[in-house]
Amino acid sequence: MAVRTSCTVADDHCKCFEALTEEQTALLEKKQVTVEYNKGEIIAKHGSFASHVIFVCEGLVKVYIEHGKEILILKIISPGNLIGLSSLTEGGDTFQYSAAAYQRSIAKLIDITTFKHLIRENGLFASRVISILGENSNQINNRFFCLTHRQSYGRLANLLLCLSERVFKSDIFELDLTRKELAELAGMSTENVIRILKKFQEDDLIILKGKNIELHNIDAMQRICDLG
Amino acid sequence: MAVRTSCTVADDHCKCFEALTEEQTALLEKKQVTVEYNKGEIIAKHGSFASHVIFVCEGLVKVYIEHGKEILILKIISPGNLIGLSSLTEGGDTFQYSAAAYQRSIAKLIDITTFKHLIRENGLFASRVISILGENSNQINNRFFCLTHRQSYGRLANLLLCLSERVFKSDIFELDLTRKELAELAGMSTENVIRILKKFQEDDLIILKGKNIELHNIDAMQRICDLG
DNA sequence: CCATTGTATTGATATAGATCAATGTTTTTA
DNA sequence: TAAAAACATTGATCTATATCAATACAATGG
Repeated sequence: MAVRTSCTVADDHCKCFEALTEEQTALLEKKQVTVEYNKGEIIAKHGSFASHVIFVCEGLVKVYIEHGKEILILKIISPGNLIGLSSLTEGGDTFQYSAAAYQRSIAKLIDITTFKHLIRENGLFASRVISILGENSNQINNRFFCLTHRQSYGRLANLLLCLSERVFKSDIFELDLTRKELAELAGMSTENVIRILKKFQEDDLIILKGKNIELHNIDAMQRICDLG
Repeated sequence: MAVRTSCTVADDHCKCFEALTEEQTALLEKKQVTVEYNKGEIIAKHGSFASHVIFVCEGLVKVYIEHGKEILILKIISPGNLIGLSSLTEGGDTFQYSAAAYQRSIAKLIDITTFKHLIRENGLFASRVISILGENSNQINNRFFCLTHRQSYGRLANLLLCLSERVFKSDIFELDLTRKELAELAGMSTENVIRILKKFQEDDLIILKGKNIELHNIDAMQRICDLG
């Protein structure tokens, strides 16, 4: 089972841009701006007017929905991915979710009208965008399943595997996420994250060194992820 | 908040077909078959080869993912909606979820190659399909939020409102769903559904008459849905 | 460099909701 | 139409996690 897609999507979103002609690429270049965001800054706000889609070039971003004080993280976006494709609907052009930078990040804001125009004009581009939307849908379904059908140990194991494989691409990674952020991602309380990490360490599944985390027994972790 | 979109999507999926030329429509007609399904029958199977997208003409269908014995219902599909758009990815053409008929249903199976061809050929069609994918994504996010952030009363209230407004389009409806099916939809145990329905009736929020259910106080139900 | 604020950790307690068990009621089927 | 199977209901437990509380530690800013 494609468990490891549950916290983030594959980073081949750029593929859609390969479908553009030189002329179209040039047009798109003109119709985008590059913006830098500091840690914690809001990149897109749920409900606000979506005048652009967002291409993340550097950094790490969370995409989430919020109702009042409650938030639900939908996915982590690493460089090479697009945000805001689901706002490409005919009618209401508002962001269906918020996005915020986990760390210093750079993004290109691409004019949505131009983007839509290219979809109409270039069938291959459109079909690549549809492909990306399908992958996004797949990712969110996996995450949905994980957060509703796995208990806390399984959810945290899943998150660690996903971070390792998809986001940091290493068994050892400097975790610049706080326990609170991990808790949000795994859908549990901060205290619970701490207790479970401690248990994982006791069981030799991980090695914690300050902000560093090393996955020490991927197979066992995978088993917890699948069953717990 | 668009709470009532959480169990199903708007039924204007057909809009995409309006974008086709007469010639393209004729082509599509040739490349589809109409199939009738009995109650409980599988319409699409998670993981199987997706040779077609499915347009539901009549009946009521559930879309769900399954891992072993565990299932998660993603949405209810009523007539006028498409299933399987997220399989329109470039590479792996397998169904990302299963679909089964709640009751006798009729569906058109549209050849996926033709569908993809039309996306490439007709930009307006492509953009309508993208629009639908965006709505789907919105629906699943709402459902995701509801199932993870609301307690049982809120989830069941949400489901009843959604069924009433989106699926049956009436305050009174013959509920041809079992308590077990309601439980699956609201993400809780059957026993809990029964207890909560009983409580709702005691509080004059609904009137239960056998398989019939009448929403008696929509505003109060909405409040439970928003806060519970 | 001290004060303030946010983060991490640990233990104790509370609770929503699952699970189990037993019984009654429909629906299906043979 | 009788038997079997599936569904509905009710009450009694049990448990995974949240929540609360208290303390230690780290980071940040004036």
